[in-house]
Amino acid sequence: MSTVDALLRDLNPAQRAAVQTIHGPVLVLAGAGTGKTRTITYRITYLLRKGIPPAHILALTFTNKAAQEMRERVHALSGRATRDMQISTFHSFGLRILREHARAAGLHPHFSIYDTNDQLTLVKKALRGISVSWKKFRAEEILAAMQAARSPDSDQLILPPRDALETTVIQSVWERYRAALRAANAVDFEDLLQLPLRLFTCEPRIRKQYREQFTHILVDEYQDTNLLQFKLLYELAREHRNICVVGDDDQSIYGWRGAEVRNILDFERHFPGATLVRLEETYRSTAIILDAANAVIHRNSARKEKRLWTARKGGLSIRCLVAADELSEAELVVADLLDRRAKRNLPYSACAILLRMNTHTRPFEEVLRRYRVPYVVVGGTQFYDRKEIRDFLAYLRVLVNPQDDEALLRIINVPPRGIGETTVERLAAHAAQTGRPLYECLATPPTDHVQPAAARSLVFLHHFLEDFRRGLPKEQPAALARALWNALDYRKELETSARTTEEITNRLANVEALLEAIATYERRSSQPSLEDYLQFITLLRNDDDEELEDGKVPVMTIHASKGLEFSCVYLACCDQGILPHAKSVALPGGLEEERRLFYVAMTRARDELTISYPRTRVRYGQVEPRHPSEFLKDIPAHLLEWHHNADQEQPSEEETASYLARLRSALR
DNA sequence: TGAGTTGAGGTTTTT
DNA sequence: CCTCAACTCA
Repeated sequence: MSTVDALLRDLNPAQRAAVQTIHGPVLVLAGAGTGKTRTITYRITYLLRKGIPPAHILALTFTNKAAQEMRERVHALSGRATRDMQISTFHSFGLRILREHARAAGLHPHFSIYDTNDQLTLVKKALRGISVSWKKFRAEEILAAMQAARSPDSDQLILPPRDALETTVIQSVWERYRAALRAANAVDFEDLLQLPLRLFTCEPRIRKQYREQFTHILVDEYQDTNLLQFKLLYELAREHRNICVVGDDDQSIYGWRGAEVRNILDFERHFPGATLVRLEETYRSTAIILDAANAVIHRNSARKEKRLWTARKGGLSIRCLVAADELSEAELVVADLLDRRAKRNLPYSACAILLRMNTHTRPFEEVLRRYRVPYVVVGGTQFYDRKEIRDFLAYLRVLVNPQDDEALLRIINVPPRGIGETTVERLAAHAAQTGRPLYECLATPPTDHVQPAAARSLVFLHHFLEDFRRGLPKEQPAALARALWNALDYRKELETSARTTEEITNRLANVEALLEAIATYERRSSQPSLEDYLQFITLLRNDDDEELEDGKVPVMTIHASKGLEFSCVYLACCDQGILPHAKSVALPGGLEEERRLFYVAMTRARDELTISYPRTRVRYGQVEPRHPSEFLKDIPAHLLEWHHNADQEQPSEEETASYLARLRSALR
């Protein structure tokens, strides 16, 4: 038997069809737990066995974690090095194209990538620049509106009709925002997709190059792609049409940030003659959990019909724990979790607590700590958002791209070197007037406007940075970064500004970790450079390896749980108004997306699903009665066991005390 | 430059 | 009510 046959024997008939149909467009509708990743990795391996050169394969994912996992699994299955295959996120792929054609895209090759933080700073500055009573306009809202209104094909905003003043403000912030990015030789995350798309549509030679290179395209989590991502794919695939997209419209939960469910619903219209494969056999959940989830999701209208089934018969009933209030809900859940864990001898990491909002973690953390249960809140404060890390990365950014004004402004007086606000303002005004980047103005400060002492500091800073810039071409990134760190008096600055010694040690350790990360990067990369590292690190913001450790109960939002599975799932805070969230329900299509969210949460569970909600909730200082989520009504009654434990359980003394205190303050 | 005050807002988040 | 950010004053 050939190796190809051996490969196919591992798959069920639907998966096999998805793997073997390598010519023409394929839409794989992959329900929760149906072996989606397996199918993709087998398909890539199959392509390789059929003689498709690795360099012709493009596999796109949404997150770095997914890309990494896919790469590892392809390597393990095929035995081939994945180096030559483009298995990456959409954004990394866009970055790669931009780096290969920076000039054509109007960028200097050492461009910076501005993250959300940098974007917000730019918007705030723009808001100050236009003299509206900017108290009325929050930067976050303006940024969100700009993001939502970006046209995929041009630099223009397509603003929905709204208040005239708002329109003017957003429009003018947008123009300033674009100008600032251009001046800084920087791009934002959207640009990483949009500029390549523009290259494809405006430069036939570039389009041809990539069309010929990537003859076989795979896309994971297709339901999460936005319009821009679709257009990019379409440009690449419209001729050879060897594109296979895998996704599940029922798990589309990112509509609020631009994901287009229509992309998956309309795939067969975009690519006529597409082969449709439905993966409906689930290997994850018990029949009971699956039946309940199916019953819920079937109430949605705009969806591709599918019915998941499993060979796993029966299973434990779904339970709904009704608690007196939020704290007792956490107590019920944690107590139950410990009980189930002990009975079934599960690791802590097999029992997850899923929540609608990040703010809901608090009572759970409190109780978990009290019971001394090891836990991890997935998606908390991120390493790269720490001040000392951002500061140091800003130094590196200035070295690599001296036009990066945002980075320079961040570190111009950090550690303090006598460059005050006024000096910075005058320098910025001078730069704006002469149309030069800030960095250049450091060397020749406007002496008539800036105090001599401050001017000397500016010149000194310029010398200091230039020294390191000169080292850039010859020195290795890690050594250069280390030398820079040692030369900065940041360490001393930390020692004076930090409150506790613990904080100092912690922050120093963070920077050490960063320097170590650069060294690791340098060892792994074939052609290490700081510019490469910085671009790479901006797209890799979270410490995936730190999360989901063994031996810790994962606590996370439902959004964060997508793609994961746990033996035992606690879906908490299922009261009407939270799930579905009142704010979402008000949006068009909002209730259906909330239902999908509920569906995603349910289908994370392999063996046991426990739902809970509090009968009262303290909101904005008021004790409010709560009602069960409307989604619970859609779970067939015979699959759901209600536990009104709250009534029988004697609340602890401190519980009663805190409840009474809250009641009192609410009545005041 | 940092602690204290004021005021608004209170959903989900990767790249 | 609590949190976070922005502003104020010493």
